[in-house]
Amino acid sequence: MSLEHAILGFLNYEPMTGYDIKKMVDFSVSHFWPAVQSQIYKTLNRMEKEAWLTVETISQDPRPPRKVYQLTQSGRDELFRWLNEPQSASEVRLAWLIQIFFGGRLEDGQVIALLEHQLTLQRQRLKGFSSIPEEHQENMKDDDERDRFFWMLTVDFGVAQALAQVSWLEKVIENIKQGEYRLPTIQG
Amino acid sequence: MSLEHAILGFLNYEPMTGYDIKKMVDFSVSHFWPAVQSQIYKTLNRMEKEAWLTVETISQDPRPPRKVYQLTQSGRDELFRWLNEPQSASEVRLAWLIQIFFGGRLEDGQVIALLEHQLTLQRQRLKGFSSIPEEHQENMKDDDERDRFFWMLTVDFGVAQALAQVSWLEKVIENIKQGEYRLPTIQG
DNA sequence: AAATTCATGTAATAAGTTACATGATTCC
DNA sequence: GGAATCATGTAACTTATTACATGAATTT
Repeated sequence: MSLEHAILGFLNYEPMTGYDIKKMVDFSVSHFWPAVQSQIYKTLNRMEKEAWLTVETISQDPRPPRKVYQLTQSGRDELFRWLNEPQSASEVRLAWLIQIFFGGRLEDGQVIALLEHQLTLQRQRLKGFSSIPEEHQENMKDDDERDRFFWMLTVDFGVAQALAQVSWLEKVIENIKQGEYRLPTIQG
Repeated sequence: MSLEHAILGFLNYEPMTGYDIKKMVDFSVSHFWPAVQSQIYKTLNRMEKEAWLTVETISQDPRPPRKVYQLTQSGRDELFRWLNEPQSASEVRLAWLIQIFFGGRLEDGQVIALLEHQLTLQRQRLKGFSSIPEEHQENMKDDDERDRFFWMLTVDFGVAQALAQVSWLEKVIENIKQGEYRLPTIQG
C-alpha cells in the first residue's frame, strides 16, 4: 500500500494530525495518488497498530481532540526501506480508452465527442498545474530547497503527461475528422 | 464499473465464456484495464443477475461446463449508453511518483536508481507494444477493419504515453547527474 | 516427464468510496 | 445569515487481488 508510505513521508517532515495530512495530500500528491478522508483515518489507525506511529491526543472541547501523529524509528525505517524499493508496473485504469477500444461500433461523431471530452479534461488539468508553483511559494516558506525541487518534479511529470495526451488527442481528432484513419504515433 | 462495460463490449462481438473473455482482456485491453480471472467470473454473475446477459450451459464431462454468455437487449442498451457517456478523470496511481516526491530525503544516486528503474519498465512496455500488431494480424483474420483501427488506436496511445515518459525520465536523469536540478517540461 | 490449455469456482483479504454524524468558531 | 474551517469517526458498499481447488487432454 502506498498511501501508508505517503503518510510516512509527510510525518517525516513533522508531526501532524489526520486532518493536516488530508490537506497536504490534496495539495501536493493527489494528482497521482488521491485519498479521501475516511481512508486516511483508517490507515493512520492501522499504522499505529503496526507501531510505525505514536499518537499524542490533545483534547480541545467541544471539538474532537487533535490526534497528533509522530513517526517512530520503525516507521522511519519502513519509509526509507520503501523509498528505495523499485516499484513495479504503475497502476493505470483508463475507462475512456475502453470506450475508444469499442469505438468501431460508434459513429465517427460519437467517437470524436469522447475524444474531445478527454481533450477538455486534459487542458483543464494543465491549467490546474500552472497554479501550483505560486501557491506553493506562499505555503512553503523556507522549507528545504531540495524537497521543493522533487515536489516540482512530480508536477512537471504531470504537465508532461498532460501535454503528451493533448497533442495525441488533437492529432487523432484531426485525422478522424479528415476521414484519414491514421495512428499518430506508430508510423504515420 | 468499467470491467462490466468492457465485458459487454466483448460479448457484443459474439457470445463467449468467462475463460474466453479473460483471454481477450489479457490480449487487448489489459494495458489500460487489467482484470484477474476471479474478478471476471464474479462480474459475469452480477451482470447475469442484472439481466444484461443470458447463459447457455454446455456440460462437457469431466471438465467444468462451458457457460456461454450472450448479450440481452438490455445489456446492449447499457453498452451503448455507457459508450456515449463522457468519462470523468481517469484514475491514475503512480507509486513511484510518491517516491520521487519524497526524493529530497534521498541521495541523488538513490533517486537516479528509482528513475532508471522506471525507464527500464517503460522501455520494456514499448517492446511489448511493438509485438501486438503482428499477433493481432494472426488472431483476428477478417474482422471488421474499423474495430481493428480503434483497437490499434489504444495501442498507439500506450506507445505515445510510454515514449513521453521515456524522454521525460531521460532528461531528468541527465539533469540530476549533471548536478543541474532543472525541470524538463516547465520552463528549462 | 512436465507444462500448458481448458473451464469453472470459492474464500479471505485489501483498498478505496460514499454517505452520514457532530458542533463551535470564524470568515464573507 | 450562510459557508468554510477545524477534527474526528463509523458503516455499508464496491472493486480488485491472492490463493486455493479440480482434473483430463494435449503439447513440448
